Amino acid sequence: MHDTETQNNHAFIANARRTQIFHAAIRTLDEIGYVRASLAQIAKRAQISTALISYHFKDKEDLMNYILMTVLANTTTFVLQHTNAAQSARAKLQAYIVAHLMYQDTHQDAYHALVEIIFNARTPDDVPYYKLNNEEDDPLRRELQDILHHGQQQGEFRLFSVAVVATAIQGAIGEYWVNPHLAITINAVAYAEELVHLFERAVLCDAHGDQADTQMDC
Amino acid sequence: MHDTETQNNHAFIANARRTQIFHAAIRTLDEIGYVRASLAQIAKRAQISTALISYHFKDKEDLMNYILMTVLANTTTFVLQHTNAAQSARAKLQAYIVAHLMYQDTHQDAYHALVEIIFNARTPDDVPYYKLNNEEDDPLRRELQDILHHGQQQGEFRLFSVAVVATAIQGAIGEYWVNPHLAITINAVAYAEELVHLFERAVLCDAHGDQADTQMDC
Amino acid sequence: MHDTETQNNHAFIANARRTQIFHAAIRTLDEIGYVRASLAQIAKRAQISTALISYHFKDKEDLMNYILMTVLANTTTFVLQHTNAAQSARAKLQAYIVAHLMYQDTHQDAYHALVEIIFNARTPDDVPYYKLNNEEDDPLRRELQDILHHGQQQGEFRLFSVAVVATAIQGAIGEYWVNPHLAITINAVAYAEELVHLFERAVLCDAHGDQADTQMDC
Amino acid sequence: MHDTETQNNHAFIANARRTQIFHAAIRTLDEIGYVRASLAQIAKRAQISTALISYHFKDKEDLMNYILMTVLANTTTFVLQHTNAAQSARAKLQAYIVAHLMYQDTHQDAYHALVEIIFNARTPDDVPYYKLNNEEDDPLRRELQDILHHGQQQGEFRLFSVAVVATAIQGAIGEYWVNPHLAITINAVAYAEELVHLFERAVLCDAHGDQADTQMDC
DNA sequence: AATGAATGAGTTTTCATTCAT
DNA sequence: GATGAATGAAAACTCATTCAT
Repeated sequence: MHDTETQNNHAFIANARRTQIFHAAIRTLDEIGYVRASLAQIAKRAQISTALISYHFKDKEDLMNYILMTVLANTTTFVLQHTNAAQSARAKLQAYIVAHLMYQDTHQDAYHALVEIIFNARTPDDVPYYKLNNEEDDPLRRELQDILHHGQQQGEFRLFSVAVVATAIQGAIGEYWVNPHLAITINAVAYAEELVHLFERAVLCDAHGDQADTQMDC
Repeated sequence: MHDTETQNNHAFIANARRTQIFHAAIRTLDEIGYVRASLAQIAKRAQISTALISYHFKDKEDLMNYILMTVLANTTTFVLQHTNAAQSARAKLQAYIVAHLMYQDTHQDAYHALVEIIFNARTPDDVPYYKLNNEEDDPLRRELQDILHHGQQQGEFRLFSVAVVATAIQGAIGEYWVNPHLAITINAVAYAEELVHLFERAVLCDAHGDQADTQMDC
Repeated sequence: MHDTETQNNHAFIANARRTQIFHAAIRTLDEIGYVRASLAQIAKRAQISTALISYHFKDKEDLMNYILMTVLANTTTFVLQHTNAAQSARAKLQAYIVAHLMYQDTHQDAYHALVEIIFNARTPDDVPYYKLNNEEDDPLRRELQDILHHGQQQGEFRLFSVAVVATAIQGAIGEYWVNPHLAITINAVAYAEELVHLFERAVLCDAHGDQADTQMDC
Repeated sequence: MHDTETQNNHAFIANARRTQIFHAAIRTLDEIGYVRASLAQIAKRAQISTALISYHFKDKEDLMNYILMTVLANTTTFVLQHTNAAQSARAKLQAYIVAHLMYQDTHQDAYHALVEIIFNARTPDDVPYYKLNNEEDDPLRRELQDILHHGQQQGEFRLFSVAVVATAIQGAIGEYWVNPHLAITINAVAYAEELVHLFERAVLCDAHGDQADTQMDC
C-alpha cells in the first residue's frame, strides 16, 4: 500500500515535470527553431536546470520524439473524433480537412514545433524524420486513405489513385500555415472550406456542385 | 590585355571553387541534414580546408543563401520555360505542375538541400525562412497565381480563391517527395499527371473531362 | 536551514573557482601578455577546462573586467588606508606615493596584469581602456586630487594646476616598474622616498627642505 | 650603370611601399588597437593585399619593429634638435620637456601606435617591449640623463638620483595623453610649461623662482 | 612587384551530458 | 527529485603565412 502510494506519487510528479518540459520545449521550438533550441534554452523557459531535463528524458532525441509523438497523437485523436462522427465518405472527407486545419489553428505553437522537429530531426543513421511518414505508422494518413477508399467503394467518389489524392490533400492542408500572407487574408476555417470545395469537385463522381447524384463518370 | 586575362582566370578559378563548394554543400545537406552540416563536413566532402569556404563565402549564412537562391533560380528558369511555351491557361497549369515535379525529380539532392535550408534557416531576428515565402519575392508562386488569374479572366477556369488554389497546388507538389513509399509505387511523372487531372477537375469550368465547352458553372 | 547551508556551500565553491581562475589569469597575463593570454592558456595554468572558465565568467571580456576591477579595488583600499591615517596634506601625499609603490612592489604580477589589460582591452566601440581613466570613476585619482586641493586650501601647498601635478605624480609612480634597470639599482621604497622629496620640493610653499615655515611664495 | 639604375628604381619602389604600409599600420593601430590590428586590416587601409605586406616585411613582428624604431628615431631627432640648440642645463631640460610633448601632440596617431606596440609586443621569449626600455638603447633616455648629470656638475641642479628624476620626468610626460579629460582642459604646450615649472622647482638649486643664483642648497 | 588562392593552427563559445551532493 | 559543477567535443571564424602565377 504504502509502496504503491509512494510509487503513484512519484509517477505523478514525474509526469507533471515531463508535461512542464514538454510545453517549455514547444515554446522554445516555436520561438527560436530547432537548431538553436538547446537544452539550456528549454530549461530557461521551464525555469529548471538543464540537468533535470536529462533526468526525465534519456536524450535530447528522446525529448524530441516525445514531443513529436504526443502532438501527433493529440492531433490524431481530435481529427478521428470528427471523422468518426460523420457518416458518408464525403462528410468524412470534409470533417477530416476542417478538423485538421482547426486543430492546427488552435494549437499553432505545437504545430510549429512539430514541423521544426519533423524537418530537422534525423535517425542515428541520418534518415530524416519527414521520410518516415508512411501509412503503417501514421494513423492520420491511414484514416485519410480509408476515407477515400471507402468513398470509391460506396460509389461516392470517382476512381483515382488514393495515394496521390491523399498526398495532395495532406500537402494542401500543411501548406496553409507556411504562407503567412495567406493567413492574413483568409483564416483557417475559410481556407478549410475552400479546400473542401476544391477537393469535392476533384473526387466526387459528378462535379456539378451539390446535386451530384448521377454517377456516369464513376 | 594581360591584366584582363589574369582577371578572367582568377574569376574562373573563383567561380569553379564556389561551384565545387556549392555541390559539396548540397551533398552534405542531403546526406546528414542542416543541423549537422558543419563547414567541416562540407569541406571534407569538397576535399578542401574549412578556411577555404570562409574565403569564398563571407558566412555560413552567406553560403546557405547562395545555395537557396541558386537552386530557386534554376527551378524557376526551368519551370517558366515550360509555362511560357504553353498557350492556354489549362496548358500552362499542366506545364507548371509537370515541369515542377520533373525538375525536383531530376535534381533530388538539390531539392532536398533546399528543403533543409528553408525549414531550418532563420533570419537574425529568428524569422524562419519558410515564412518569408510570398508572392512578391517568389516568381514561381507569382507565375502560378498569374496562370490561375488569367484562366479565370479567359473563362477557362471557374471562380475560386486564387490564393487558396495556388497554395493547394504548391502543397500537393511539394508533398510528393516527402512520402518515400509513394515514390516507390508511382514515379514523379505519373504523380504529376494524376495531379494535373485532379486539379483540372477542380478548376475547369465544366468538369466533364475534355469536352468542356459550355460554361454554365463559370 | 539545510537549503541555506547548501546555498552557502555552492556560493563558496563558486567563489573559490573564480578566485582560482583570477589568479591563473593574472599569472598568464604576466607571463605571456594579453595578446597570447587565451582562455586555453589560462585554463592550462588553472588546470581546469576552458569550458569551466566560460561557466564562471560570461565572456573573456567579463573575466578581464573582473580582474581589472578587483586589482584596482584592492590597490585603492590599500592606498586609502594609508592616506586616511595621515593628517596633513604633506603627510597624505607622502603616504599616497609610498603606499602606491609598495602595493605595486608586493603585487607585481597583479600590477603587470593590470597594465596588460588597461593597455590592450578596448570597449566594443574600440575605445582603449586607458582612455577611460578619469576622476569620476577612479577613486585613486580623486584622492590624489583631493589631497592636492586640500593642501592648497590649508596653505601647505603653493598654487599650481592640480590636474597637471596629479598627472605628473601618477606618471612618475607608474613609470617605476617600466624601467627594469632602475628596479635593479633602487628598490621601490627608496624610489618612493626620492619621489616624495622631489614632489615636496615642487609643491610645498617653501622649498628649503623641512624648515619651511615662511610662506612668501604661497 | 643600367644595373645600378634598376637597383635604385627597385629600392625606390620598395621604399615607397614600406612607407605606405608604415602609415597604414599606424592608422590601424590607432584606430582598432594592437590586438585587432591584423595584416588584413592594415592591408585594407593601405588598399593592397596582405601578401604584399609579407613581401616587404619578413614578419608581423618585423613590421611592428620597423614602426617602433622609425617613430622612436623621428621623436629622438626632433627632441635632440631642440635640446642641442639650448645652452644651459636648465634650458636643455625645458627644451626636452616641451619638444617631447610637442612632438607627441603633432604626431598623435604615431604616438598612439607606439604605445600600442610597446605595451603589447613581446620578444620571442615573452619579454614585454616596455621592459626593454633602458639607457643604453634609448638615446632619448640617455639625453635626459645627460642633461640632468651635466646640470649637477655645472652647479645648476641640486644633487638627486638622476635615474629617479629622469624616470619621473618621462612618466610625467607620457602620462599626459593617457588622460583624455586633462587634454580637454589643458593643451600639450600649456601642460609642458606647467611641467617645466614643476620640475625646475624640484631640481634647481634654489627654488625661489627665477632669481635663483645662490646655491646654498646645492 | 604584386596578388589571389589556399591552409593549419588557434581563437572564443556553446552544447549535451555526467556526477556528487 | 533536483541542481550546480564540470568537461570533451565540436562549432564558426580569423589569422599570418606561403606559393604559383
